[in-house]
Amino acid sequence: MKEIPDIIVSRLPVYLRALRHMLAQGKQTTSSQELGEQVSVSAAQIRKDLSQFGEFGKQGTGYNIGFLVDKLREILHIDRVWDVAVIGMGDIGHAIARYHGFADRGFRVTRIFDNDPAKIGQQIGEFVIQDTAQLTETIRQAGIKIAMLCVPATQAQAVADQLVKAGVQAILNYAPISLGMPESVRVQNIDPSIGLQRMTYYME
Amino acid sequence: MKEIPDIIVSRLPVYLRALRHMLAQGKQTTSSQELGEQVSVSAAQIRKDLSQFGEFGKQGTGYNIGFLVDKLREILHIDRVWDVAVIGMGDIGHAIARYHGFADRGFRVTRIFDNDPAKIGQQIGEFVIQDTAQLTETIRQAGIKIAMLCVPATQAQAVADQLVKAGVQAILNYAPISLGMPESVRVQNIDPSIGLQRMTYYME
DNA sequence: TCTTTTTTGTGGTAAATTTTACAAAGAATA
DNA sequence: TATTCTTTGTAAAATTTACCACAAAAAAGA
Repeated sequence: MKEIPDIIVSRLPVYLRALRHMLAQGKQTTSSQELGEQVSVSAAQIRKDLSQFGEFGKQGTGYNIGFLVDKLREILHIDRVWDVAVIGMGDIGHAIARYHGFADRGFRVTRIFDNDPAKIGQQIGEFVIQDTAQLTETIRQAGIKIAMLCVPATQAQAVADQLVKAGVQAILNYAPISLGMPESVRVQNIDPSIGLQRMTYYME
Repeated sequence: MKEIPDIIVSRLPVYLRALRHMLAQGKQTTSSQELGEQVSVSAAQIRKDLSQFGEFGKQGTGYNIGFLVDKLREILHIDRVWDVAVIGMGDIGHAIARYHGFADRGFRVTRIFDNDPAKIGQQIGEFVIQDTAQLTETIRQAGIKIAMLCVPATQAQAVADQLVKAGVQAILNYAPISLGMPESVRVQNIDPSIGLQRMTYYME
C-alpha cells in the first residue's frame, strides 16, 4: 500500500468519532454527504480519504456505520487497548487520570507519575502516584508506548527525553513548549492558549 | 492586505511561543534557521509566513526577538487581554479555572459556570461558580467573546448554541463531539483521544 | 419491468502549499 | 578597505491537497 498523507490520517479519528456518535443514536447507515456535514468536510474529500484504504461504501446506499467504524478502528490500530502513562499530577494530569473517556476509544491509563515527594504514594482515582525516578524502568518493563506529558514546561524536555529512553513512541504533550524529539517519536501538542490565539487572529 | 491562509495563521502562535521561550532565556536575536529547528518547520517556510505581514528581519542578522514578539502579538490580536468564560466545572473545567498559564498569553478567565445545583456558588480558585441558566445574559452583558466549553458531550451542542446567542465568537471545545456552528463562530477542538489516535496509526 | 433517484469511487483538473534558489543587504573578518 | 560569511525576502518550480464531474451500481418508485 502506498504512503498515506498525514493530513488524511489526521481526519480519520474525527470521522470515527462522528460515526460512533451516529451509531449511539441508533443509525445504521450514512452517506459521505451526511458525514461531511457533521464534521465540516466535503463529501468528495471523505470519499477520497476512505478510498485510500478500500471500498467501504455501496452505491445508492452509502456506508454501513458499524462496518466503517470497525474498519477505521483497524486502520488507526485502535482495535486493541493501548496502555498509557501520565506524567505530572498537577491539575491537568489529575483531571486526565480521572477521565473515563479513553476507555472506549482505544486507551487505558495504567501508570501515573510525579516527582513531588508530597504526592508520591497518593491515590488518584484507581491509581497510586509513582516516583518519576522510576519512570524509565517502570515504563520499559510494562512495555508502555504512549505517554501523556503533563509536567511544567521547565521539566517537559527532560522528562520527554526520559520517556524516549524508556521506549515511548508517542507523546501527547500538554506542556506549552515545542519538544525536540527524534524522528521516530510522534508528538501531538495540546496547548489551549495556542487554540485561542488561532481564533483571535480573526477577531476584532 | 490579501487574505492570509488559515494554515499560516495556525503556525504563528507556535512561532510566538518559541520566540518568547528564547526571550526568557535572554536571547536577543534569532534566525529563521534557528527558529525553524526549534519548532520543526523549514526556515523558508518561516520566512514566507512572516513575509505575509511585513519585513521583520534584517539580512545577515536575522530577527530581533522582542520586536518580532510584539509584531506577532499585534497580528494575533493578543496585544490586549481577552476575557474568557469557562462552562462546565468537571475535572477539566476545574483544572482550567485554576490554570495560571493564560495570563501572559492574552487571556483571562473571568466567569465560570455549571448547571449542577451542588456546585453553583462554590468557590474555584478566585471565582464563584455561576448558574448556567444565567449564562446568556451574563456573557452578553460582560461582552465576553471567547468561551471554553468543558461540559459533557451530551450537553455540548445545546450550550454552544446558547453561547452563540450570547454573542460568543470563539469556542475552545473540550467536549469530544463535532459542534455545528454558524460560519461566523470559530471553533478549536481539544480532544486527547483524537490526538492519540493520530499517532497510533503509525504504531505497530 | 422500466425509469428515476441516490450515492460511491475515481480520473482529471484546479488550487493551495511548500521548497528551491538566488540577488541583495548587512555583518564579520582579514 | 576588500573579502567572505550570514541571512533575508521572494520569484519560480515542484509538490501536495482539494474539488469537480461523471460512469457505474444499487435502490426506490412508477
